[in-house]
Amino acid sequence: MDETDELLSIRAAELYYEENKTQDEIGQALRLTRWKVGRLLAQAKQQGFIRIEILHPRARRLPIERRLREERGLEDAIVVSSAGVASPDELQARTAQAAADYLTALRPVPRTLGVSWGRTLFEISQHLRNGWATGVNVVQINGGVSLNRRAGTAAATAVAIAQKGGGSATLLPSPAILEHLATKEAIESDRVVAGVIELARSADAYLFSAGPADHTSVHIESGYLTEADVDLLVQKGAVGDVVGRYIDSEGNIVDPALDARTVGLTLDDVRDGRLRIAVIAGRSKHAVADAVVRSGLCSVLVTDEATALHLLDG
Amino acid sequence: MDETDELLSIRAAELYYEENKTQDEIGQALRLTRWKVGRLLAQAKQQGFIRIEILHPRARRLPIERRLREERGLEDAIVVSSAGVASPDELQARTAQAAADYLTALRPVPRTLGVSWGRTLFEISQHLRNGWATGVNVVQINGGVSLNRRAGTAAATAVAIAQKGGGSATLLPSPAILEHLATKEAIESDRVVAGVIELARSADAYLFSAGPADHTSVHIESGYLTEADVDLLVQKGAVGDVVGRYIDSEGNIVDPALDARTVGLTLDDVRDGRLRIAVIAGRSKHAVADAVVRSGLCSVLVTDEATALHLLDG
DNA sequence: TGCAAGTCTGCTCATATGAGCAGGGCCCCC
DNA sequence: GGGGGCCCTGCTCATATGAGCAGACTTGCA
Repeated sequence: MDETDELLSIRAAELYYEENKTQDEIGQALRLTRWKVGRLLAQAKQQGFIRIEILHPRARRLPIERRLREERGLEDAIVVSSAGVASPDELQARTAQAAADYLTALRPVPRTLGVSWGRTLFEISQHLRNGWATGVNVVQINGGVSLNRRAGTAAATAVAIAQKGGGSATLLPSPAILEHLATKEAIESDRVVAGVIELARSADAYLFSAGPADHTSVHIESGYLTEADVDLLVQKGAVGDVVGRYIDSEGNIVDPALDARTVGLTLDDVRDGRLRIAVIAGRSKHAVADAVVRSGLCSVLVTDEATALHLLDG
Repeated sequence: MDETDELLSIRAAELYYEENKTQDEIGQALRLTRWKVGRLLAQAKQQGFIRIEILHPRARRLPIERRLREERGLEDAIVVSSAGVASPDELQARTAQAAADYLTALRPVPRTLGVSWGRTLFEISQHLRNGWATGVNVVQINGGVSLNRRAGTAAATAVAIAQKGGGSATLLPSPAILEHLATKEAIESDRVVAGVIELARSADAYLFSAGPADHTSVHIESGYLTEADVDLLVQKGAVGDVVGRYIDSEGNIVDPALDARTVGLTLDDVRDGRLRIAVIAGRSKHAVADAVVRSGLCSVLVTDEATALHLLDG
């Protein structure tokens, strides 16, 4: 396209998109045939001079979703738009909303839904509407009895999802990580705990998030790990955690000893699930999101635009 | 619009604008008639959920131009888009380019064009193409012999505009501001200088910018004023200068004594011009731009989007 | 200079879209 | 409970737009 045409295509675009003129009128104004105007507009679009954004908290980016499905082999992808987002919290809220929408629209409705816990899951539970499903039973897939004042959000999350979905919640009555391997083995051999884990293994779908490997981790907040523990994991290559288990950029367990003391489904258990919905958003989670997708931990990803583009760049 | 419709209109917009589906196809996907889809899309637009931007250095904002004409009584307005602008310099370049485009397209072509000088005018002269006009004579409308190393840009600007326009330049051989009133009067009574000013008064069009009243002023850079002088002017209400004369937010001369020592057309001379093109862009010039437009100093304004919106808000 | 290939132009025709209208349902007020 | 008015729906019809085609024009090369 020569420079004259480029300039004309911009003039035409102004009249077309900002002034709502018809191509015919534009033709008269610029002394061109209406066909030429149509071609100029097509060129302007094709060269990327025209940007159309949908500004709405619920807006999604379908072309990016398609690329994620096609290029990263996901069964499904939900990408919320970052257009007009002012803060990371808003992005998180949008993503949680999208996850709630996805669950609500899910067919067939899962009879049993395995869930993890954390800030993201809690927010999803808040965004779900009463009656989002009729009769969904929820089961926790990783340990979540918190050690401090925050106690209860893990349980509250599962219970809220279940109640709003007209079902009941089965909690996993265990800490996330135990200090000694023996304690962990003892807990897992407990009849109730073993039963919950068995139920979790048979869930129709899993819904989980991932946490970044940094000092903002819920594991630090909940008292399971210290900042130094996390620093050490990062040194060993950790990019974040999924269902309480720290992974490197390839999705492999970073610290097998720590992992052995972690209660709940193993990563292989998760990978065996048929429908595995990961909800991961925000700058700090780009690396984990990548690891989760790369290693096939999820079959469906709900995320934000920037994270999605990060996955596609790599 | 109820919430369901709002959400549907977003889904429809995604399919329409991002996936290029027809309204009919969208209707099938969302189980709506195609007329409903059309109405949802119209609502989405009308509610401002759809933003269409033209991303190009030469893109203009025609609706804002119209508002400036209608609400601020300008004969014409050129507003360059700030979409995708990375730095103030880029904005300045875009505006200068737009001014050059405007001059080039101007009909009837002015026989004599009166110009001021400064960074903006210099940049306009650089963006003009050889042969932008055939036979335009240029005359300086305010004093511009610089006192320091920067000497010559004032003259170079006028000469470049004239040469590229196939005409010649008449320079005003005088400093911008003189130390003593007597000297100024002596200079203005000089035959040559008086003749140039007379010629300037009779110009078909004026092209000028405005400077902010701060320490970045060209008057400081050129040595006509000290930083303290400018601070004092600001204290007296100055928002900036036009053809070397400092004005307040109403467009009135701030310091009559200083003004009397300033060589060139007076503000009233400028206001008597038929075609008065002001080129003013950038955050720091919002206040002067407002004063210039308010007080009728210009009949045509070339500016950037943010400045234009500032004028319309006030 | 002459020819071939590629590009651009203005058209015809099919399709997509928007304006405007009539019928039907809903709500509000009596 | 009845009537009037409002809004929403699905339609017809006019218009705007995009696909595709044939001829003209330019360009490169012999």
